[in-house]
Amino acid sequence: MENRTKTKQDKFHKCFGPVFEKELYDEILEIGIYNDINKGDLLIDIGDKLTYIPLILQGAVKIIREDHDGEEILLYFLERGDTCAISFVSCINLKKSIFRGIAERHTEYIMIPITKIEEWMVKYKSFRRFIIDSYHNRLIEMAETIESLTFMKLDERLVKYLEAKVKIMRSKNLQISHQEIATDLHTSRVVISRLLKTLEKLHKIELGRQKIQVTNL
DNA sequence: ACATTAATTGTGT
DNA sequence: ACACAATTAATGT
Repeated sequence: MENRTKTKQDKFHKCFGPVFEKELYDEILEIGIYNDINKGDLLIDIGDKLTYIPLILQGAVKIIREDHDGEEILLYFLERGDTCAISFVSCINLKKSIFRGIAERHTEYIMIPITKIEEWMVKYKSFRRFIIDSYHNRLIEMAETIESLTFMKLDERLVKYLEAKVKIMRSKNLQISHQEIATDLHTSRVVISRLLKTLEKLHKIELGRQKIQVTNL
């Protein structure tokens, strides 16, 4: 128990220590609720009522938008030190979530109840900064996603996806099926299989069942 | 250890 | 896009 609290503080310090001023830092540690979820678990679903905002300490979350047919599109990933910026707005005006967030791997985070959000916005400059910066980052990432969707060919998008995945997983050894990639990139599994095969022939990756080794990307 | 089944991947049309 | 073959993992007997 002692140990668990320690690591939680350590991780929080590592990710957010320089970001928040002292009093806010202490207040978050006191009020925020620590939680963790496993790979594939849902952090937030479309239509969910937002009751808290997550500060991510460890791991990664995939943010997805779903259209009317239930087709999914990958928007961006959240990493440690990030937060779901969109959730701020939804929190403040009490709207429901328009995105879905799924854990890409084991993920730890601190939940801040919405009741504190507005209070801290007024009280702490570093908190306002944090939210604006984070919002800005999400906007940039989304713009990049739109750019890729519009201008890049699928093979380029796949390479970009693999690069992002390597970065987020902090490993060149990815455990993922072709189908999952296809769903993320909004295309069919067969196409992904073929493109991956060509990448393998170019010695950029090595393929195995449920795994992809990125060697020379 | 073996057989059966399901899931994943590879390829041709 | 569809169909099917080949391979591998999972499960039961």
